[in-house]
Amino acid sequence: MFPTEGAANVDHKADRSLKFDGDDEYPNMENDSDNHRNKDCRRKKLRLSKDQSFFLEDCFKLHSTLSPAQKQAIAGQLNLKPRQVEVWFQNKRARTKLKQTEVDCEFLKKCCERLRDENRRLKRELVELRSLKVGSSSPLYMQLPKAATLRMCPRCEKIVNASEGKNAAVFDAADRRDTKLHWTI
DNA sequence: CGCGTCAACATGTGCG
DNA sequence: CGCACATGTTGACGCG
Repeated sequence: MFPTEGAANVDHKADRSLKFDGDDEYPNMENDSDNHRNKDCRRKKLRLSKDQSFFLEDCFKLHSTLSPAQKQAIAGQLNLKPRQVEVWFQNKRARTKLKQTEVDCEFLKKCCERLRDENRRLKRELVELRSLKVGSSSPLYMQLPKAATLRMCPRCEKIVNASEGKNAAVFDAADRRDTKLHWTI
């Protein structure tokens, strides 16, 4: 059910770096909410031991959310309150999501940069072609079509002409199916 | 449960 | 070296 049971069954009190000031209520912090509302006795912070942290990380890799039974089991294993385990998982989910958002943001910035470069290159190309048109009375010259509207899927980096009926429709459908991972630029 | 926030604690940095 | 201060990390809480 959980990673190597027993691995976290260590004397985490010995490893704890928190200065307890002789507070017997740690690590369980009974009445903590009362304490932290009382300005004379502000909440103190538990530091999980390395073993506790590793164990929780391993559990998180297996399940990012917990059933009540799982929560209870982990809490028992680590000598923590179920509420502490629950809070740890809530924070972990939020911070993992935040990191992923940052990664996605960086990726989109790079995509944007590439598209900007490509746009600049195409504009230069267009200017060159137009200058050829002006300087030429050649009968071989053909009217240039209007620039296509291109869209790119950032994951597979496939570029599709959005104005082309069939491909565009397929791409849009894929977009709608998998909006979490397939972005539309 | 996700999110925003607080607050304790850790770590880095600059200064005398 | 050690102190003050800034910044980062993370456990905890309250609200919607």
